[in-house]
Amino acid sequence: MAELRFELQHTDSHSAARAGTITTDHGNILSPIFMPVGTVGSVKAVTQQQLKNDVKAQIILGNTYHLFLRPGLDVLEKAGGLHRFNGWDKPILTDSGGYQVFSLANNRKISEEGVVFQSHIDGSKHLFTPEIVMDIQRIIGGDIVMAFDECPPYPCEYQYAKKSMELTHRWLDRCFNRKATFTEATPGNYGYSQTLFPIVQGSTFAALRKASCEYISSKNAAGNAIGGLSVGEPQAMMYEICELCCGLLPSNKPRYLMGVGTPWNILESIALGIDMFDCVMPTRNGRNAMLFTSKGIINIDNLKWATDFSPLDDGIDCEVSNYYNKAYLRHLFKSKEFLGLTIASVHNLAFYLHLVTEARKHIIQGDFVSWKNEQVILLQTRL
RNA sequence: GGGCAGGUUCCAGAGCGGCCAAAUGGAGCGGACUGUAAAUCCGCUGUCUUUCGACUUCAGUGGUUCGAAUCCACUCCUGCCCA
Repeated sequence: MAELRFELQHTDSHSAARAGTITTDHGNILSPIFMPVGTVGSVKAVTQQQLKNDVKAQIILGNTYHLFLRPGLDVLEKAGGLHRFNGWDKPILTDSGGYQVFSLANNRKISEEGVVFQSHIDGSKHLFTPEIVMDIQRIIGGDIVMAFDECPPYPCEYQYAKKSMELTHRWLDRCFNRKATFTEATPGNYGYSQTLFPIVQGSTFAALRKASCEYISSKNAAGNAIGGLSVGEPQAMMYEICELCCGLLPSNKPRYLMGVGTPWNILESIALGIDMFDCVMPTRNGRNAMLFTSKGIINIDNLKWATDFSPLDDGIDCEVSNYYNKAYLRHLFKSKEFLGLTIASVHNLAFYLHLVTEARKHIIQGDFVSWKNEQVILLQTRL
């Protein structure tokens, strides 16, 4: 049982990109890394075997809010934690429910103490405080657990963003305090280490982001996250804030940009110094017929693919992407066959993992920036 | 041969004198989706036009009427029933 560690293998001399290794009790993660989102303990439409063998995922996400509602803490604790419950024996990161403060804005009420959510499942009300969220994540058993924060919307008034950030900071103290009370005897101790990542907020205001980075850095956590981005702001603004934060957060700790993003967002953010990403895009958009490929974007629903029998993507090392052809996948989507959802999700995730693996390779090779610039254009091409 | 029920825009199916280019569903086409209330959501789907709008449609033909998908006559089809 050892606290999460981060070791830098290489830092790019032409950008802030770096290649590293994150070590957890459930194995190592090579960075930069993309983490598939498995909100309810399941990466939608994808089996754990596919995640391991085809996607080559190194770490996946779970969500505190969703897992708390279902299956509930009693089941998770009896199972011995989420790893034992869903059979994923590699690292897991759990989000705190902070994003649900944003996405379920119509069904929650924020106060100093915490957030009362009205369940989207049955309407029942549940109080989430920083302490309760830490307790829940303790029982879920993620290797990395996130601080409970408020993810404010965009656009956001300066005064609101400031108050929100300050609240997130106070909540952060409470998260750390609560975690410090955990001992091997408390429920949810499964014999491995859990690491708390704090989250930078401050909306799109440089002064607030700076203050938040300084506060978050002072916690000296084993890893740090940037939240509150990719909530509707222009891409340029996201990159700007991301660059600012990367410059202020410790360089010897992994930096996690929460909820991002498109393939090109990821490459640009790697160049700014981000090490970890997660996003629902490859799975959700995959289920909605959008394929990210090494040659550009495909809407597999489009008529133009009806008789295109070429592989989904022969530019990546994934059997699913190489094996199935476009016309067949289009047919599956048109026929609303479940298999289509799986193939698209597996492919997109495999592509995302391929992308960050390539990025890592080019960082180490020393030609990351030129490769990245080329890819950013290519990957946005609509095929 | 007789009786009854029908023929509506890609399909199914509303409409039964003006508010009808015609409900609704499906299919088709296009788009959106960034720490997942999403196998979801939003457009378009007669022709022309950027908009306003104009024009041509509800089996066919001919009527009635200021006005017809809607009423009348005949014709042609379809289904069911009786001989």
